[in-house]
Amino acid sequence: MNQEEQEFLKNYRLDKYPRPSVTADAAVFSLHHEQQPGYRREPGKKLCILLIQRGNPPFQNCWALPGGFLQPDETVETCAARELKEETCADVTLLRHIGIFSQPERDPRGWIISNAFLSVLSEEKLGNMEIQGADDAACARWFDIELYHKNKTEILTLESGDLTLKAELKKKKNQFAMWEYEILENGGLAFDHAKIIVSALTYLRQAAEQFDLLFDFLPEQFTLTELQKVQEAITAVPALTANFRRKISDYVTETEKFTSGAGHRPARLYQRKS
Amino acid sequence: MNQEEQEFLKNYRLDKYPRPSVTADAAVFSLHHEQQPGYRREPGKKLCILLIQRGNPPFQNCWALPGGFLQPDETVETCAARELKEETCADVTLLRHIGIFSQPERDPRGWIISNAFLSVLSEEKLGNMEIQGADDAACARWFDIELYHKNKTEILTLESGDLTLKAELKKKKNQFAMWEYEILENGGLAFDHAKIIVSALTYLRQAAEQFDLLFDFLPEQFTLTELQKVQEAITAVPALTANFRRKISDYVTETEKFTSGAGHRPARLYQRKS
DNA sequence: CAAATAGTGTCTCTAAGACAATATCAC
DNA sequence: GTGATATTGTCTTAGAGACACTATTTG
Repeated sequence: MNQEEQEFLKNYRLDKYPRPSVTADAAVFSLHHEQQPGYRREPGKKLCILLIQRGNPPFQNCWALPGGFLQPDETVETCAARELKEETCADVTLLRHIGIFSQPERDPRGWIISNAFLSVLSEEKLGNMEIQGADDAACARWFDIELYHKNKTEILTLESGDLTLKAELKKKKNQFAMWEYEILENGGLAFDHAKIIVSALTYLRQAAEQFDLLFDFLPEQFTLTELQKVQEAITAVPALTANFRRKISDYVTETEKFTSGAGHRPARLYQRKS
Repeated sequence: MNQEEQEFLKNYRLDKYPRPSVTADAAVFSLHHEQQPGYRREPGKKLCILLIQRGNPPFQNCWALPGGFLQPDETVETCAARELKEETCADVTLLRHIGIFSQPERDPRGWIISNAFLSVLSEEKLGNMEIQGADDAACARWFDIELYHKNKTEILTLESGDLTLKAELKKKKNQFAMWEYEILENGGLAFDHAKIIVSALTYLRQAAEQFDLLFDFLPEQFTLTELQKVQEAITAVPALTANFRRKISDYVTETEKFTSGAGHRPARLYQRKS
């Protein structure tokens, strides 16, 4: 870089123009067991998502995705990971960028644009983790999540104990031929987070159909049946065992270990193939 | 919203914390003809991308993607469209968000994060359009684009007349299991735009394989051969005519019109199926 | 007719879907 | 043996790939 350029940069004022605040928000998914009737029935798995209850306005007491403001020394990815660490004590090892939400009026506090991320916590990590309320968060909870469409409307249902949130959205193309959601009913969710959650779940479903992101829900070693249940919990579409096993075989390697003591035939444990 | 919330919002100061500048940069692709020897040979199609030459530091005289700073009344999408309109006079009707590039040191002017978009201009529009240099841009040109890998390195070649830019990158996973590029040699491109261009082309190729984004390169009515040539120009993989036609048939509808006067059998014109 | 592009028919092979059958444990 | 889950075999069908063949124009 020459003298002239250095001079130029020294006099360059970025704060001459208005700048937005930038956040990273994460849709963190995991699975939880569901007790089944019958003494040696396998417990079912349900997909769930982590939400925090806002302690401050705007949207006080509404439920929102964990997230926070971007700091000068980090990327949006490290920001998402840091905020999750602060709010849930979980070390995130997987992030996917879902989209950017930048409608000028999306946040009543002012000009704030949000980077949406998808993340996954294994059941293992979920067990060890302590969910805490911190910063803006009064408390944090896992919600069972369901999504289906009915009369051209997407219905998102979130359940945690006796609490149920139900949001309705419409999917449409914007002027640039990009798919977008419009919120018809936010169902107790803060900001435009209903959009982000639906976008993230749609992304996750598509990934899971292609056997991507499945392994991140499980410990390092797992049975093929567990893997199949993960896919079924995410996509809400049952698969035929024989076919699932044929297709997954390219992505896994056998170990010499087996499950035991479950009251039925032991299952071989597998690992993810590099 | 109650009294208390209104009070809270009135006292809320977003400018208490540092904020980044945000830009939208667009990789605009199109096709151009390539003259063939032989008196009634069809001209070949080549994929090309629009770059501008920077008129100011930093990276003065280097080539960059068109783009600019986000303004308070717009989304990142409308920002990308506005900047393209200003710099190329083209009305963009298609955008896809490719990713966000937020490494703190990516721009020597300071903390600037970039939203990368992909866009497509049809040959038609390309013909009508006037490319102008404006703002930071000394001039704008279309570059033929090629990308291939060799020894685990991605080689990006951009050619416009006698000018050739050649960048080298390495693809790897970051700590969050996201694919990322590292620039080994930027080949005369500004900032981290080599990364953005490769990301955009990779996205475009994947879309084109699935018959997505092909139609946007062509006028409303087209022949199936033209459509096939578009796909081949993008993916750099030749297809067998009979198979291509079988697969594309779900996405197009026949018209009653035909080409004529080309020195060979006329071809039926098709339209995109809604 | 020659040269060029347009368009169709069909054989093969692979992969997906459906479903049946067998295996192995704890009690 | 019973009840549960684990695992494999195989028939059928749909689709991708390869390639040969026919059709129609202008000069």
